[in-house]
Amino acid sequence: MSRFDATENRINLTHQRFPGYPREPAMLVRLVKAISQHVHDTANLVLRQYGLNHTDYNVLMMLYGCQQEGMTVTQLRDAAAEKSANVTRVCNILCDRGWMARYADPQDRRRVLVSLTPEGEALVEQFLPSMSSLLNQYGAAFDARETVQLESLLKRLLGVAEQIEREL
Amino acid sequence: MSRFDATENRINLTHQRFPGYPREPAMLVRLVKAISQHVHDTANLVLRQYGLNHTDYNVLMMLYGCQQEGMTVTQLRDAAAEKSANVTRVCNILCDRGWMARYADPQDRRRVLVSLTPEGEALVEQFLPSMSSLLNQYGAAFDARETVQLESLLKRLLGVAEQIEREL
DNA sequence: TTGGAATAGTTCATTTGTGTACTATTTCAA
DNA sequence: TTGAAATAGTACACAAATGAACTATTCCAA
Repeated sequence: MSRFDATENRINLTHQRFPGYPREPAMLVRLVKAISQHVHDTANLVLRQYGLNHTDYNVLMMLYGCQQEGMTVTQLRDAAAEKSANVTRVCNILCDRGWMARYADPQDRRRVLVSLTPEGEALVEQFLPSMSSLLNQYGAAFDARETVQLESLLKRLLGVAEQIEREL
Repeated sequence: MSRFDATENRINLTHQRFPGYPREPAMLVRLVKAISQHVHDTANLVLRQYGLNHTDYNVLMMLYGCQQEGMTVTQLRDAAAEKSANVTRVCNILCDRGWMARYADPQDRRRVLVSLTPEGEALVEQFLPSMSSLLNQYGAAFDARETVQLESLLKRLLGVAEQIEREL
């Protein structure tokens, strides 16, 4: 019996009081927020020993995942699901600490390319074992078929969420 | 082609560079975070016209969903997926504005019970139509069977996430 | 009983995140 | 060409969220 059962009851009651309030999407959205928060908190706890938080981690991992070529700040913003202003702030910190570098994009001088320094890569490879084992614990909850299903349903939900926001 | 495809590529590449890094759970966690962020931003945009943000909304809705009996701050913290300190802050604001009230729990004097005022209920019923229609747009992405599936998989993931955090 | 451990909630300093305005650059239609 | 609109990124003031310390209360084993 998860703590979430109480939330489910409250959603059901709200639907009774106000029938236009749709139970199922309300559940989905609450579940996603709760999961996201727990993952965030847990990652923060694990990453603290490296002097990092979950946002730093998200940024560093996306940079690690694009190897030498680097990426733009806007790509980084989308990849890390942060606002531009926050990406700037986080990049300032990570650059100050010598883990990443900024350089102008010769193709388009409005753009700023960012990438990991060798020290940044070393840092990532230092925390990757603990973070991988953490991720594996989440993965262990599902068999292969369920994983595929969940991933595909979440991709659909993300697509819709992006579209709703765009059209607003 | 969602913006997320680039992220998927980076995760795949990271898995190649560092095979211990598990692709699937990394995808799930990134998807959840991205959805959560889009929902948050969209809700903030809609709620702004009522002088509210998404966190305020989450708190108000949980109070609306427990009718007169009220709930404790800790229950509210779990229901809204926030930290205690943040719940205190948000409750201060909502109390100041006359939408909710605090009172001591006679059963256990450490506890503080919170509930909506009549003005708070009126406010909720004012924004519920727009928020319900927003929720319905998310729900429209899935048929009944998919909704049940997704909800059940997310509940499982939440259970695991809660457990991992507890055991850390 | 009683006193140490656990729980509930708040306070406060600090960190994290956001909206908005701004500069620089590029795009593109007239 | 050119100049208005769009795009990329940053600066900054402000808002939201957090960790840690603290008070008050309750629990519970000795």
